[in-house]
Amino acid sequence: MADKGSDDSGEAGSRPSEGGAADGETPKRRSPKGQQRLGMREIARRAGVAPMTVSRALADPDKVSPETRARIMAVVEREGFIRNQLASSMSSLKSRRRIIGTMVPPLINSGIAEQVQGMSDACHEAGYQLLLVQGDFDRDAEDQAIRALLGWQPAGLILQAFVQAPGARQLLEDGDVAVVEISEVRGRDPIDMAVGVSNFDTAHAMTCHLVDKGYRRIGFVSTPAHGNDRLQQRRIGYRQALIDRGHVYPASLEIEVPITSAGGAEAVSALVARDAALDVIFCSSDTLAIGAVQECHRRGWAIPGRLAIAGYGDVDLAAQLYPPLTTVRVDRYGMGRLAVDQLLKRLRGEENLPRIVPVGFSIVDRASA
Amino acid sequence: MADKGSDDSGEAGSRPSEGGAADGETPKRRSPKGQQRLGMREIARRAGVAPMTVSRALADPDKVSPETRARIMAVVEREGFIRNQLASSMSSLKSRRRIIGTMVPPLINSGIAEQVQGMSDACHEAGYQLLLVQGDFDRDAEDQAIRALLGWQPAGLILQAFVQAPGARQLLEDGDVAVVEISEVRGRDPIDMAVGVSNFDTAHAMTCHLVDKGYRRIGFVSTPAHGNDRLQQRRIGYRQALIDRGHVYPASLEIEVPITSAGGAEAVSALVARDAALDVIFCSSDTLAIGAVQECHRRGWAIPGRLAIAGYGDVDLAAQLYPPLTTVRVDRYGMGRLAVDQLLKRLRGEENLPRIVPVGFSIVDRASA
DNA sequence: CTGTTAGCGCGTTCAC
DNA sequence: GTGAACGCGCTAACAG
Repeated sequence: MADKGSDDSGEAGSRPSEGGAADGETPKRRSPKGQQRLGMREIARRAGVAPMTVSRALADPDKVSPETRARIMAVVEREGFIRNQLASSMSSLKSRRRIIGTMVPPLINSGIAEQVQGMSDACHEAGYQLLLVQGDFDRDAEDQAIRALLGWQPAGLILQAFVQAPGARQLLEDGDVAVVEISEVRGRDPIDMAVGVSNFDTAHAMTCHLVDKGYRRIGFVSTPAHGNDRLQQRRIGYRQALIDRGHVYPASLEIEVPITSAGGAEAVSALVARDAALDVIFCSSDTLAIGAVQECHRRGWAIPGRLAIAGYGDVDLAAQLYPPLTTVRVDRYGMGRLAVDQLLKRLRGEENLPRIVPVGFSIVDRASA
Repeated sequence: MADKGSDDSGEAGSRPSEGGAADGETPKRRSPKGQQRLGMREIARRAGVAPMTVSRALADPDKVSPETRARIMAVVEREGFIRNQLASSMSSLKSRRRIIGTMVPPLINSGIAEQVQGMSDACHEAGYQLLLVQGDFDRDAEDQAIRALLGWQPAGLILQAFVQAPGARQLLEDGDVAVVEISEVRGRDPIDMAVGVSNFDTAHAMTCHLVDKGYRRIGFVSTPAHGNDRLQQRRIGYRQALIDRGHVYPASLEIEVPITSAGGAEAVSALVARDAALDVIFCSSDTLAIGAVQECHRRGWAIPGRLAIAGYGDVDLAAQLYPPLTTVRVDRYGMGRLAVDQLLKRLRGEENLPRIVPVGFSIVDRASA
């Protein structure tokens, strides 16, 4: 490797006594120059025009004569000019906001990650930037996060789950930002617009599917549903399906476990202890289901012979698992994109937008159940 | 001249009816008209002070007298004032930037998601917001993404992988934003600072570990390494370990497959076809390893009896898999946090920051190999 | 402790 | 087709 140890000797004269900085192996230090990038004014000066003309050449090229434009663009390229979005957004507050704020649960949920990816892609295609706040929110933190987002004057907000904090809700209802909530779409009133599946419907459909395949004792595992619409709806959907199919609803076959694959394993142990005749376990997430499958392997149980397992989410691994996982597929990536699309429609001023945009789903029937 | 003196309100001292109510409870029923949020000027007027005083009360409460502060805060609360961060950042360009931009590969990689979570948490604890650009970048897209980020005048940038696009690199070297690259830390020269593991070391360690456990024919699977430092380093580490341990380096036992668990399954088939005596397969990601394990189940092969599998990453599932996965553990969440910490140190002007901050790793020895 | 002045860098508006 | 003035909302720097 070329170690051009002499590369600073060129201007050796100006080097005081920095040498002893104990680095020894880092030949190059970062110069503290911090050269400020040029502003539009300076670009204009170098192109021999007024700043306004530069602005136009960038925003609306047709309104500038070809020669002027060429001259300007040449300087822009040469100097690597990047327009200051802060100033840009400031000067015309309504029309040039270019930020979409979003608040999401922990990304470790692969579904959330896909969704964020969808939002991100759609945002960038439309020239917006995504300001991300991510965390496990209680009402206060949620409120604070929304305020933090609003401070950046976003064109819109995409919120995962309906806003709980009353203060924040009020703020959003009064304010002039577009809001899309991505969540359970059943039985709630969105602040502005909502995109999502009916978790009730998905769980109902899967449970019916299992009943129709001949399973009789159907367990249901979820992570803690308290304060979580989506999980609650899934549970209700499960219960309703049992009732609709003429099964007695066995409360003892429901269980809550931590949100890890270890939780899925735990659920298997707990549920079979409660009911040795258990047929199948419907897990409210693939992570749980995968954990449950591993537990069956550990016990040497055939799947679905001894115990069948169904999941929710259709993560990448679901299809590759042994045995392949029967699960509920929701297009999370598409949901993310759709949320952004709705937001953009509102920003464009389109009328008669639906307040609720349902997203489809499907039951993926594989070997595990 | 300021018009406030002649105006109606506050200083009249005798606040007719609402003042008398000892209840500080202002039942915040705002008029149902969707109103624009108020600016600082308006808050100041209602509190009977100058805008600057409001600014100070918010930014540096000690510099305002307790009574004034109380009066201001009351109005701020009542009106739900949120400071315009755009304007704030504009007015003092060096000191009040509050955005950290980041560019990351697809979040579907659970490692990346964890890392982003670490960055996000650390950012918010320090009062910064995370501006996220996410995608599968070629050089041009990368360049464009970085420019987009820079337009928001971020205090710093955290970039996943070293910047390839020469234009962007130049921009960052000249500019005054702090930059942390999260990546392979071996043999590269960071723009400013770098945080990461030596992928060479990790792969070398795992390969040695396998050799030391008695495996003789060691396959290596990775996703396409072209243009990907980290994967290349892992491969070289694998090769070097074999040489260091006195094994002949068998090029035929290396393979590249797509970045899915299906790829892992494919690798098993391909490699055993090449060498029926294959002992173990070292997969450059857990996703691949998990796919490989499933393929073994499908074939009814004992793990590690017939074929052992090792992974890289220690995803949540790795420990729960059947059999539990031997893998390389890197603390991605911590890496994300660390990257932000380094950035903040630079922003605080700390001296003698190391240009390269290595992150530790460990070999997690479980049952699969 | 508090207020006043002057701009941050750009875009809108209107004049040329 | 181009330019000059003004203002977006906030804060550094200096009065008082």
